[in-house]
Amino acid sequence: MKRNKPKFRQIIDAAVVVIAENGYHQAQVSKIAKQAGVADGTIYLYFKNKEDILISLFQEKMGVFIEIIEEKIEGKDSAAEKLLMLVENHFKLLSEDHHLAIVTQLELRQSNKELRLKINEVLKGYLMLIDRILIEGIEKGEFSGSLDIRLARQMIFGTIDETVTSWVMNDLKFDLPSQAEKVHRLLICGCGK
Amino acid sequence: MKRNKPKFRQIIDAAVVVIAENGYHQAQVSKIAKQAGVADGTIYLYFKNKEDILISLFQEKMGVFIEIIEEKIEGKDSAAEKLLMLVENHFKLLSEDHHLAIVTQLELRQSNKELRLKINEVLKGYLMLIDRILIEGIEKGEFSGSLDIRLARQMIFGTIDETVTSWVMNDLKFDLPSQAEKVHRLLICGCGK
Amino acid sequence: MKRNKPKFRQIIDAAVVVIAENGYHQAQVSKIAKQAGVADGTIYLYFKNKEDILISLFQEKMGVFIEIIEEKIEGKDSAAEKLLMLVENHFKLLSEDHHLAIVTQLELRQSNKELRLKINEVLKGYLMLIDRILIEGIEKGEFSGSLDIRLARQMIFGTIDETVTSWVMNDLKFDLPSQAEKVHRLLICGCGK
Amino acid sequence: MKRNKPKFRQIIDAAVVVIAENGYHQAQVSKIAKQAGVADGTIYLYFKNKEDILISLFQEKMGVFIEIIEEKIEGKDSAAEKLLMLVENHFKLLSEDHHLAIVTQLELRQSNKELRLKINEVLKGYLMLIDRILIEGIEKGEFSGSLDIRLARQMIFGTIDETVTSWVMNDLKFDLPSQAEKVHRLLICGCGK
DNA sequence: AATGAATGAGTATTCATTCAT
DNA sequence: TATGAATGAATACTCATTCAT
Repeated sequence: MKRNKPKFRQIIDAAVVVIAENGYHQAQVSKIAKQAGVADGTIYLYFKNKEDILISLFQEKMGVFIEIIEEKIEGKDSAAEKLLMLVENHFKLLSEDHHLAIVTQLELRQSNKELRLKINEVLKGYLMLIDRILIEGIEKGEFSGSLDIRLARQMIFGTIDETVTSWVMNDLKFDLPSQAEKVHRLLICGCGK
Repeated sequence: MKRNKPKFRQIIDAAVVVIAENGYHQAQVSKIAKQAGVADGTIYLYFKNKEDILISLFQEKMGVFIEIIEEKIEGKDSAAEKLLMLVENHFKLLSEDHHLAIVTQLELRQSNKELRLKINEVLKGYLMLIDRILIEGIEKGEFSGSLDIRLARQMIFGTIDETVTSWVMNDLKFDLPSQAEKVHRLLICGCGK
Repeated sequence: MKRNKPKFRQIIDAAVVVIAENGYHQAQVSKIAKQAGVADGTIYLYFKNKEDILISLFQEKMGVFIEIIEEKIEGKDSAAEKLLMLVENHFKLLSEDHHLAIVTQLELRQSNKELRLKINEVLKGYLMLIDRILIEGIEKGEFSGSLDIRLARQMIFGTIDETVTSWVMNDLKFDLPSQAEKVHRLLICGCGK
Repeated sequence: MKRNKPKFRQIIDAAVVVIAENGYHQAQVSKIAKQAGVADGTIYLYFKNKEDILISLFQEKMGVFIEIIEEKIEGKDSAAEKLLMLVENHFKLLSEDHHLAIVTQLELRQSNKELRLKINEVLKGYLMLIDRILIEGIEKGEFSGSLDIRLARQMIFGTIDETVTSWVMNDLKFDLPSQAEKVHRLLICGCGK
C-alpha cells in the first residue's frame, strides 16, 4: 500500500509547502519533488499524476481533520457544545498550519472543475458530520424543529469557510481561534436579539 | 470612455457566455472574440488584458447587482426586511441568469490569487451594503447590540454564497428564490429555538 | 487553403533537412521551426501536430513524384518502356535529392505504426501507377498473361525500394540512375536466360 | 556463456511476444521482464542494454532461419530449385510464427538507424546465401551470365521482403506459402513472356 | 544470481499579446 | 478603428538503467 510508505506523506507535505509558498499555478512537479527530496520520477511511483497528488493531499488532510473533530465532540453532551467544538477545532487546526490554510482556502480552489468535484466528494464526510450534529440538536430539542437541515448546514459551513478565507486573505492577521465562540453564538442565535 | 461603447458590453457578455459554456480554463481570448463577433486584436482596444475583461465583467455585473438591491431595500423600514430583500434579490438575480451564476460561483473562482483579490475589491461594495443593514439593525434594536459586525457580515455573505454555490453545483435543480425566507430566518434566529 | 501558402512548403522543406541531418528522433519541432525561420507556434498555424508535418511531407513529395513519373511515361508506347521510365525517374528523383532519399528510405520508417499506415495510404497512388503499367503490358501482350498483378507489383516496388535503401545505407556511394536499365531488365526477364 | 543459459532465450522469447502484441514503442524493458517472469534488473545480467536484446533477438531468430534454409537447399541440384526452397521456407517459417513475422517486418523497422545498421549486419549472412545460389546458377548456366549479382540479390530479397510485409500489413489474411511458386517464377522469368 | 525502488533527462503544444496593414 | 498572422515562453510525464540489498 503506497499510502503508508513514508515517501507518500513526504511528497504530500512537500506539495503543501510548495503550493502555499509559490501558488497553485507555480507549483510544478519538479519543485514538489525537490522540496520532498526525491527525483521527479519518484513522484510517479506514488501518484498517478499531478492531480492525484492534490486529491490525495486533500483526502489525507481532511481525513485527519474529520478524525480529530470527531474525537473532540465525542464526549460532549449537547449538540450546541459539539458545534462549538467543531468551530473551535476547525479554526484551531487551520490556524496551527498556515501553509495548509492557504492551500485549502485559496490555492486549491484554482484547480479545474473536475478536480474540484473530487475535492467536494471528500468534503462530503465533513458536511455529514455537521448534519449529524444538527439532527442530534433537533432530536434533543436544542435546535428548532423546523430547521431545514441542508440550509442550516450551508449556513454553518459557509460561515466557517468565509471566516477562514477572510482570515487568510487578510494575511492571517487576526487571531482565528478566538473568533470561535462568537461565530458559534451567531450560528445558534443568529443576528436577532 | 471605452465603458460606454457598445463593443465593451458586447465583449463582456461574450465572455460570460464563453466562460459559462466552456469553463474558465477553456475560455481563450480568441473564443471570446469570436463569440463577440470581433477580431482578437479588437479586444485589446477595449481591455488592457484578459484579466481586465474578467474584472470588468465582475464590476459591471456586481454594479447592477448592488444597484438593484439598494433600490429594493430603500423603502423598507426594518433592517430585517432589508436583509430579506437582499437575500431574495441575490437569489432572484442569479436564478434569472444561469450563465452569470455559473461564472461567478464556479468559474471565476479558478482565477489566480491576484485576480481574486481584485474581485474582492469589487465585492467590498456589496459587503458594505450588508454592513449598513447590520448597523441599522443594531441601532434600531432589532439585532443584538453585542453583534460583531465583521463576523455577522461573514455569516450572511458566507451563507448566501454557500447556498448559491450548492445550487449551481447541483445543476440548478432546486428553486433558489424559494429558499430566501428560510435562509433569512436562519440568519436572524440561528439554529436555536 | 494552408497548403498553398509559402510557409507551408517552407516548413516541409525545413523538416526534410532537419530529419535528414539529425535523424527522425532528433528532429524536434523547435529545430524544424528554426530551420524554417519561423516561431515554434507558427508551425501549428499550418499543421495540426508534428505527425501532420510528416504526413504532409510525404504527401507533397510523393505527389510530385507520381506527377513527374506519370508525365514521363505518357508518351511511351510500350509497357516495358513505361516501366523503364518509372525505374529511371524513381532513381533520378531520389538521387537528385539526397536529403529526401534519406528521409523516405531510413528516417520516416522509424515512425510509429499509425503514421506508417497513413504513409502507406499515400503510397497507394504510386502502387496503382505500377498496376496500370502491368495491366497495359498484359493487354498488349508484352507481359505474361498469367502474371499475378499483386505479386508482380510487389516485385517491382520491392526491388526498386531495396535498391534505393541499399544505396542510401551505403552512404550514396554508387551511381543510382545508372542502375535503372539493369534493374529494368531484371524485372522484365528475371534471373533466367 | 550467457547465450546458453535458459533465461537468455526466455527473455528473447518474451521480447518477441511483447513487441508483437504491444508494438515496438510500447515494448518497455519492464514489460519484457514481466513477460519473461524475471525482475527488471535481471535483464541486465544477460544483455548489455535494450538494444542488445533486439540485436540478439534478430541474431538468434535469423540464425535458425539461415540454418534451416541451408539444410533444405543442400540436396537440391539446380540453383533454381534452391531458390524455390529459399522462397518457400522463408514464407513457411514466417507464416508459422506470426509474432516473429510482425516483429521482423513491422516493429523492428521502427528502430533507429544505428540499430538497423546492426540488424543489416546480421542480414548479411542471409544475403550471402542468396549470392551463393546466384553464383551457382550463373556457373551452371541456369542464370544469365550478365547478371549483376548485387542487383539480382536486391531483387530477390526485395521481392520476398515486400511480399511478406504486404502479407503482415494485410493482417496475415492470405496464404503466404502458396505464393512461393509464383514468386519464384517471377524471380526467374520476370514479367516478360 | 536476482531483485525492484529510485533516478532524471528530454519535448510537443497552447494561447495571451503584438503590430504591420 | 479594426484586423488576424505571428510570436515564444513554459511544463508534466516516461522509461532505460543502476545499485544496495
